[in-house]
Amino acid sequence: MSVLTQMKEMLKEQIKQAILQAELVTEEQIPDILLEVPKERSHGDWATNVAMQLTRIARRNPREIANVIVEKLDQSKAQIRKIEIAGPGFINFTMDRSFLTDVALEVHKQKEEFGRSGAGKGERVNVEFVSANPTGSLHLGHARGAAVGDALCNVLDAAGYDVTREYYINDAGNQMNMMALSLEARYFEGLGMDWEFPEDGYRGQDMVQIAEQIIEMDGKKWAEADGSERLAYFQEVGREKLLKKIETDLKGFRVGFDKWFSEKSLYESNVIEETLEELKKQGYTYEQDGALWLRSTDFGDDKDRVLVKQDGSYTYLTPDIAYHRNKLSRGFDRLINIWGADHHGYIARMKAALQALGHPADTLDVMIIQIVKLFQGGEVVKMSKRTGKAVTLVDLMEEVGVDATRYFFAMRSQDTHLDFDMDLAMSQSNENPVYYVQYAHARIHSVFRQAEEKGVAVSFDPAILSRLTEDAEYDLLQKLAEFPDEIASAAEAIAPHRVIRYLYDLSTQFHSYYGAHRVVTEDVELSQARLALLECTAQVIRNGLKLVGVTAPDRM
RNA sequence: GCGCCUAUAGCUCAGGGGAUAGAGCGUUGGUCUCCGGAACCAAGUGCAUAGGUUCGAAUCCUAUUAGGCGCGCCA
Repeated sequence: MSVLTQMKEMLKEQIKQAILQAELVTEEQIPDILLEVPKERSHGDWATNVAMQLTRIARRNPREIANVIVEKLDQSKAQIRKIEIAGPGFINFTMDRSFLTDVALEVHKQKEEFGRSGAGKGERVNVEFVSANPTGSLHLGHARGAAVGDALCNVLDAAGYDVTREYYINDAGNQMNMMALSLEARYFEGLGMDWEFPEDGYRGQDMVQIAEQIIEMDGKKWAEADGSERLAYFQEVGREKLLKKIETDLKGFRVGFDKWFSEKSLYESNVIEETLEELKKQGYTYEQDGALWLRSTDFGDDKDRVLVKQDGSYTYLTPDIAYHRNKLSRGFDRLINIWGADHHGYIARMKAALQALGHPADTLDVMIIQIVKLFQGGEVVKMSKRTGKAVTLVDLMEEVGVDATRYFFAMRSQDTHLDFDMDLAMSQSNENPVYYVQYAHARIHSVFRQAEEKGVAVSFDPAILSRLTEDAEYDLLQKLAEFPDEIASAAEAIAPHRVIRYLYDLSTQFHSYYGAHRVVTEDVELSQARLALLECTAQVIRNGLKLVGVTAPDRM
């Protein structure tokens, strides 16, 4: 338990004892006591609203209750310097904050581990994200999904969940046939032969390149081959090459997966049949118009859904249910899917299917990634300048850079439409929020270089650390101490963007402190203590940026 | 028509039931004999509308309005 948590727990316990001594309510009636940092400096270090919460149960007005609590509170036990009752009935505590210097020792000891906690209790979570069809390049929406998904996984991992990152490869549907047909057309074009391009074919450059590679490998061989053999081969080659490209691009974006799960593999075993049997056994299916239906309306879906079509083939839903069943059979306590905005209508039926299989509705969380609009020069950018096609992840990485792209995606809540301002993301100036945080880190290292030149070394000796007595120093230490809780709550809320918010706030506090206080001065001990504070700040910035996949340079 | 998401400052967005609603960009003014001015300090303007729950609502609930997306035996 961190020093900050210890202090808070101690104070909470004292408040609880005071409430009991005052005989306001019984022990069971006491709500969870909340201690929060007031926005207003003058309101002290921590405040509790417990008096207001007790009004109804104790049937007295909140200020009166607050008075009684304060009267009974043993102030000596919790390092309280001052207590005030304010506003509608807040109890504000001003603490002796010297204990906060221990935070520096914690950060120094834990280094890159600082921030991690056991909040998730090792719960096994499967996060499925990106999952783009192997039919082309990753576009803007995938890029956002990748950035948010990876950040979420890192946050969950740091918060003590057991995370598996998974990519579902849709390699079994019609789109794969279309991909093969597109490749076939490009192949014949590449050989200089006439071939009609399929109407709904994939027109990306990838197809042309892969066709060229096939020609390089096999020459005209496939032009003479049997049509179905040719298509089967093209499908296989296209799948492999496109997946490889996706994997490489994602790696360049600092996103990796633990498992790549092939939809086709479901067809190769009999898990889809098993799943259908189970749904039938549970009584949630029926036959109508020659098709097999899932009674998803039993679980709140708009309409029932077809599982097996008239022609005997499956809809997209059916193997997907089998896939989710498979995930759960692998022992995950919880599934999180990150889907594009256009799939939100799909959530209800998937949850219905899982419930039909006997799983609670909240086993599955679906995060919807809203659409991204790219802006440049105040105009919406629809096409890549380089290729003339839709803007891809690679375009973003090349033009904007990985750090800025990941920061921009991770800094927004995923369920809002995002305007991505390329000018802002690319500007190497104070306008760019990425640099603000990175600059704080680089600036600290600059101070280290300065200190080294003057022969002043950092020290974590408690006696030296006790020289930190400024309010701004305590504030900074407290902010650092809050980092693990911040990660844990971001994980619980499935809201990775909170980490960025935290880092931004921390950087603001640092820059402000830096402006007001000189670190390296004639006073050697004070300098050593301040260097320690800065080292901890840099460590936390580094740890936090790592969670969102952004580097923390020592110089910029 | 039905469903989901969204509505907060001129613009882009935070806001985890609490006190005087916050950042960035833009605008205006200030801070360098000194550790990096990619910084700091300050000014300025706002919770779509109407009800409800609560001691207390930007936050939870309902209705309305506006915008986005989705409503296939496609994937």
